[in-house]
Amino acid sequence: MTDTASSEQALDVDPRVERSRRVILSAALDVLAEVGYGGLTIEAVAARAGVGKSTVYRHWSGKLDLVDDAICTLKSAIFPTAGSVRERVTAFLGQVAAAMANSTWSRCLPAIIEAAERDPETMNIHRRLAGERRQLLIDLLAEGVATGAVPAGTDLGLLADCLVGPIILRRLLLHEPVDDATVRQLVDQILGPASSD
Amino acid sequence: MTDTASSEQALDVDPRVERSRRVILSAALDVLAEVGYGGLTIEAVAARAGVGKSTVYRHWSGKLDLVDDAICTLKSAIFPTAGSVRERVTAFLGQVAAAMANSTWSRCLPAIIEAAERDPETMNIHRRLAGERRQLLIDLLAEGVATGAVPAGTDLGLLADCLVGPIILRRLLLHEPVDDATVRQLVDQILGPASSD
DNA sequence: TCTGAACGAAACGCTGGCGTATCGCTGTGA
DNA sequence: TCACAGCGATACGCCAGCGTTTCGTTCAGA
Repeated sequence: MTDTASSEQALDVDPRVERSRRVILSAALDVLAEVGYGGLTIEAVAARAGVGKSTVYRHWSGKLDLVDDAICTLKSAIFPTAGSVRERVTAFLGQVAAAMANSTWSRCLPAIIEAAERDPETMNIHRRLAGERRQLLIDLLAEGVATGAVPAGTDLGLLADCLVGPIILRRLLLHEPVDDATVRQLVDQILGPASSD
Repeated sequence: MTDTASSEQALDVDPRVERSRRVILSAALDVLAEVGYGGLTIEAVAARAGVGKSTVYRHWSGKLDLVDDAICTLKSAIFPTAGSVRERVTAFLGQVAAAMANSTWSRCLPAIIEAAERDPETMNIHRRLAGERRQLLIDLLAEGVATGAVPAGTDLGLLADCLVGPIILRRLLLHEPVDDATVRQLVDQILGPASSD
């Protein structure tokens, strides 16, 4: 723990500071998921974290600063798998769909979108995080071009959006989940029917 | 909650009432677009509408009631066009993309998503409105099945989501617009390359 | 014409969150 | 061992928005 933590924040060595930051950021995500960005208050975050609100103000200047930091702690929970490119794309989308159904990220997503709409800095953070996840899929699809699973000359960014977009749409607009069968159907639709190798 | 059957109220009421409702609902959408759901206050809506806040409370029970009603006034701005099914699908998506770039609906969308996430009634309203727009495209695609432009046996709901999803994703997650060239590229990707019939 | 409903403005008490300051306690690191 | 930084708690004045009420004016419609 000490070794791994020192690599991330060598300056904040006082474990009390590290602990405060950790529980407050976690509480901030909880509150964000529950009441949204507009409903989030410093007092609620402090109460949820079990700290005094002076401790929150000791580390962040205010709500926007805290939320921006909290959003950055939302790491991608997508793990690489084995198999053909097609199998890995399917697994990737399955993980996205599962995360949409139940994850801190999904619960915070409406609040993040709202916050990003109101503040340019938050938008940049969100755009960067979304772009990083997207790039994982694009890289995978590029590998598919090499193996012939994806036609050469395809716009891989657009292709990635065609794969992920429907899942996002169903989560945010239609408010319905995407199950594994639908994911497979989706891959068939976008990448063409499965070959029989 | 006030007048359930008043979505298209043509019945004669006091013109002062009709006028108040109209300017207040319009102001509510403006405020919603500007500060989001959490930031919307009755006082701001009243001030924007140029009415006393007692007039707002005279017609709605509170913020949630008002916002629900305001959302319902957001009608689809998609107009039917002529041409082949493929041309009409392209035109449809072009209108969706244009609306995403600049429309009251797009500006309110993050706030609506946020509100729908917090209140079941709002979610139902949003789901219904989104479903109605989606059905327009599904009907168009069904026509495409009849003419052979869309393969029989395709899940038209999923196909529609594959067409619209990328536009939504780019608006809400990547924060970048979709131009006409990309729309055409998208149609090529989903419906296959253009035939020459 | 005349009655009453709808209106705008303003004031009401109230609540809750703001950001700051102070205090005594505790754990850290030299 | 010990000085001190970080801590929780609490209280502060402040203000925005809440939802209600009152009141004088305006305008619709019988």
